[in-house]
Amino acid sequence: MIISERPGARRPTLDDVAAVAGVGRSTASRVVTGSPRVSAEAKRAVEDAIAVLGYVPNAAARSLVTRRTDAIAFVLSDDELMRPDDFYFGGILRGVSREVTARGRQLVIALNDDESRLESYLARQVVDGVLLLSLEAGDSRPWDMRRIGMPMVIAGRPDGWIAGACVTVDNEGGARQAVEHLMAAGCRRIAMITGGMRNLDSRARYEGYGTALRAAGRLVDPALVVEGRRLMGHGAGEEAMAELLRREESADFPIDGVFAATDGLAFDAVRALRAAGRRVPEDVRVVGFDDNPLAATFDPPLTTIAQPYEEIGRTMTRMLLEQIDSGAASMPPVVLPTELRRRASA
Amino acid sequence: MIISERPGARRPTLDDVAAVAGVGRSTASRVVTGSPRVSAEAKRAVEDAIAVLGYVPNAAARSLVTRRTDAIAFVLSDDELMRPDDFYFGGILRGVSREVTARGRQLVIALNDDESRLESYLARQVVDGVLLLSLEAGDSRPWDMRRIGMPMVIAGRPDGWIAGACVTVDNEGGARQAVEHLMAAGCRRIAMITGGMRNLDSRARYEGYGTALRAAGRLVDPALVVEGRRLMGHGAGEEAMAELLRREESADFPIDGVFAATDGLAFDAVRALRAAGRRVPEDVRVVGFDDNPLAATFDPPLTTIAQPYEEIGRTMTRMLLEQIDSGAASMPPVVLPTELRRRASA
DNA sequence: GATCGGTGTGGTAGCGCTCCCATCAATATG
DNA sequence: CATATTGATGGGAGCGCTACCACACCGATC
Repeated sequence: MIISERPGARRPTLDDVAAVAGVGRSTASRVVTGSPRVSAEAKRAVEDAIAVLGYVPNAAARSLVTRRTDAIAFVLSDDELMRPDDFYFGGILRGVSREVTARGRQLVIALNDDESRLESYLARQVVDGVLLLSLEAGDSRPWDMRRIGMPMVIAGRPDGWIAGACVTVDNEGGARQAVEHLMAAGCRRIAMITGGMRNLDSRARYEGYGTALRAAGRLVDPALVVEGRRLMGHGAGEEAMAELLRREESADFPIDGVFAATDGLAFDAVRALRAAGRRVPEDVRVVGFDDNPLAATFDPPLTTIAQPYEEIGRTMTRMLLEQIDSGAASMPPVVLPTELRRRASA
Repeated sequence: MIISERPGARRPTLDDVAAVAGVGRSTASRVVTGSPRVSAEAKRAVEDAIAVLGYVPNAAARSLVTRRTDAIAFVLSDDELMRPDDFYFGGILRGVSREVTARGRQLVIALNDDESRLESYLARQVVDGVLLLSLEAGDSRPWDMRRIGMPMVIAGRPDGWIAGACVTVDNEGGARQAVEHLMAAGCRRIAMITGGMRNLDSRARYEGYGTALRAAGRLVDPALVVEGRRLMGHGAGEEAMAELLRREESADFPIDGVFAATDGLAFDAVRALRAAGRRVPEDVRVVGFDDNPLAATFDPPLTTIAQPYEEIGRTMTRMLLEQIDSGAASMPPVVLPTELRRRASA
């Protein structure tokens, strides 16, 4: 593609293309938009003219009349962006990006530092739809989107959400796998560090922990469950693990297995365990959840439940575009499978 | 292609606002654009109407006539996004986002997986300017941008770049600080793991390493310098460190200090050192560069040269907006200072 | 009192594009 | 041969907005 901009050279418009091609503006437009009702001859002439002039359609003008932008937004909070330990959205973003590109749309990443700004941004009609991530219970964004009639797909399922497009992974099943793996390795006292319980994925993972234990005829010991709250700031999982170790002192058995609701928490847990003189996996086995990009190179490499990140992104995008194109108001939710990734930590 | 909307729920236009406020469209427009030539009375009426109708200006229509979009793009390659170990752009992005928001513009993050697509995307005039990151020698993007007349600011300085807005940190000075710190701690044999030598920041850091040694009356021993190439794939720094240790066997003195060109490489180096039975910092002191978000929680916490990430982002944004507003073709480069962050690894 | 500049205002002309519609030639049908 | 049918085409309208211009009105100046 060669676009040469001479000073003072106005960017070519469709009229210029039509003039050079010797056809009317409408015909030129048909070629650009891929309408079938054009003669092969005219089509060639227009395509040549486009190449010669380096014509690129003006997005604003097009979107003004079509009332579409052919762009979708991926909403990301400042907070999510700055948590490299739980850098899980990278893979999703890659999947989204690939799918969006393959379909000739544009991807806009909206940093959502301030909620009201997000809404007014979207109201300007700069995108056709929105991809939302990782909701906490009480997050109003899905309802806001629905209110302003903005097509949307959510990764995760909002609390109390009846109908609407969302893509989740089998959080409960994955958690069950993790705990079963620990039990199979011989762990007798398996603790859990949960994510913030306002987060729905976290809740499901906690459920899976309980399900697995009960299925094995064990009970959930409340003393073995601590919430690793992000709000606790730096090293949330370290705090949680330290708390578990404190509680352990007054118990009969030492903790020999830990299931952490995210890899970030698992990393913290391993650090805290080390600081307390425990070896991983010899003394305590640790399993995380996410298989985020840091897990494989962590010391020790972290055994974890992998989410199909890229597939999540692709699926979300497909669903959103379908929704936009068809005008469908609701879609059945999609649940993607997780997979145990065995590494050294358990 | 019909997006379902409630019948009659047409989004209000400026004409609607003007009608409700009892003024002409021009006056309404002046209020929206913040023109001073409006009476206080008319202004109030229009603002009330806007609030009542929930009016939000249509971005496409505005940009069609103003030939501006009030949006800028932050170009990120797929590759950069997926390297959480060297997750350095997060802070820059935050700085950019803050500054953009403060100035009432929009930020678009363009995933640049395919170069030609980037160019045609930008040619559609969806943004007023571009922020470019971390260039390698031979990267054509700055020249492409200049050719199509797209205002741009670059983090780092392209090879052979004469004039043009760029923001760099004092890579050489920072590297010097790092090496001086190691020398002050008593290190006698200081190795360096460089970044890819096509990367200009990496080259400057290597220069600083040499400068510091020479200033102390030492020489650069080629056997102590290895390039930790990203292309080598996973654990580039581990490979490099292993190579250094192999070379060490045939030398008189053991390596007791390592300066890595990025924190990601430093992490790898520590892992390789541990794998070889060396303790950090007791046997070998390690200093990184970047102070990326992982450095503080690494085991051991990494001593490193901090870049003022957020400030880089803010500065880039300010320069870009000034360029856009003023139409200035060139601007003097800005160099921001680095800072030694002493932690446990050295 | 006539002229001047400054100020608030509304109307009009597009920005570049797609869509609808009228046109026209070429073919198929009665 | 007249008429209906098809397909390709160009012209015009208009998407929602801002820039420009013309105008009415004001007080100040000569």
